[in-house]
Amino acid sequence: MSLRNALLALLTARPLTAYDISKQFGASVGYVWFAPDSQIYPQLRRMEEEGLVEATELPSEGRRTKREYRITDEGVRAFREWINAPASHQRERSVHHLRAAYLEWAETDEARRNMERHIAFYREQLAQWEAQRAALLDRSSPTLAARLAGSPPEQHERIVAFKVFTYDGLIERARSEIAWAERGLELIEEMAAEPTPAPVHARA
Amino acid sequence: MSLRNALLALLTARPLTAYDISKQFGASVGYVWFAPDSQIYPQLRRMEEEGLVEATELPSEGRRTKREYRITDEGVRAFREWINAPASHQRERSVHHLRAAYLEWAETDEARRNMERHIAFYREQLAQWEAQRAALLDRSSPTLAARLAGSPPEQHERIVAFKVFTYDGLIERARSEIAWAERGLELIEEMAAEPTPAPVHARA
DNA sequence: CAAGTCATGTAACGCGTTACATGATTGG
DNA sequence: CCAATCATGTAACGCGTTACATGACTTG
Repeated sequence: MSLRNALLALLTARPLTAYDISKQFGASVGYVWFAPDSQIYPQLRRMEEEGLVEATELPSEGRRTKREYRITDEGVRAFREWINAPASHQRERSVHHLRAAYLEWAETDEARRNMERHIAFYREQLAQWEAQRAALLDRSSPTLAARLAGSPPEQHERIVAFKVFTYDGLIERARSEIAWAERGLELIEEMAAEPTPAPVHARA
Repeated sequence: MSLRNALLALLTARPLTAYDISKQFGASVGYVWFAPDSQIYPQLRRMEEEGLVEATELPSEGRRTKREYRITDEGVRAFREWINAPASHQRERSVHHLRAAYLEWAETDEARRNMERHIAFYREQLAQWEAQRAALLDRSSPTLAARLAGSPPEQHERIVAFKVFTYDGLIERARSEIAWAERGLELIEEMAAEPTPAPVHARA
């Protein structure tokens, strides 16, 4: 359900082709909600059938024709409905924490490598989120520019403020994941030993 | 793939029926990896076919027969393999951050209510994670007791340490979600205004 | 002339969610 | 006697992941 809203969100800024969108999912919005091509193309088709978006074929001789998607009034309505709907919270489901809880079963080397992977991943994310935040503040993001161009100037501050706030949250999350995994590395060293043996009750 | 490992993890402590497991998923492990009954029962059956677990029918006159699941050596192997395998990190996909990024589209009231929901949810999670952490430290968790009973005493410290570390991460996460949403509430008040109008490019 | 990027997908599969089904026993 | 708890599931549906397919044009 959220891919749909991520797509609508993007299209509220300006009309785009599925290809453009999929590039954006590889960057900007993709840093908040990622989706691969294989989800984007069919989802846009379905949204077209539902009347949330409209496509215009832009023929360009030789090349395959592009389809430019534009949000409809109904799409805007649906998007607004989603944003105002009560947010539902799912119960926790974190693979990394699950793994961490049973680290006594791991080889010290592999445990260390996995913590390092965790740190590397979030350092990467952190860099991108910080770059994105900076691009919002100095208005160098093209999506933001298009969005601001299509909305009244008295709204500009709010629009930017909420996006910066979003990235602030993600940046904080990245930092705390990094700090956590660094403590994890220390703990692994402290506890370095053979992994636990199989429990007595296991059966061959 | 992780439900399977969460189940194996639980069964390394002691044999359990699907019903017991599903209770645990509503509490202890469920605070790290949640799953409903409708996933647990069929998954255990599949794992039985794969030879990762073995079931013993415990007939009790009158009542429906319980099936007690016990991890097999192959199950232990599979679990160890998972814990040592390189952790794969998915790209970000956070509904709440997605929503936050487009809060200029929301009604102030609804935006506020959703932030309050976010805070309430994580306060609840925080309380449970803190309780869980305390239960580990004072050894009052029954699953932990069973696990420690089935493993050599020199391992006990490690076993507890990794679990405490896990909950520390979750507790930190909950705190930062709460702090973020509290800043969100302030921002919503500061920015209180009519939601943005529909963009000029939308089509009826 | 090869690699990359433009442009659009399909197909298969597993995971997760929600709702529903069934029936016995135990406790207030 | 009614609600909760014990005990086990099925069915339908949508979301997400991975891998693959196709073909033209552009840049080094």
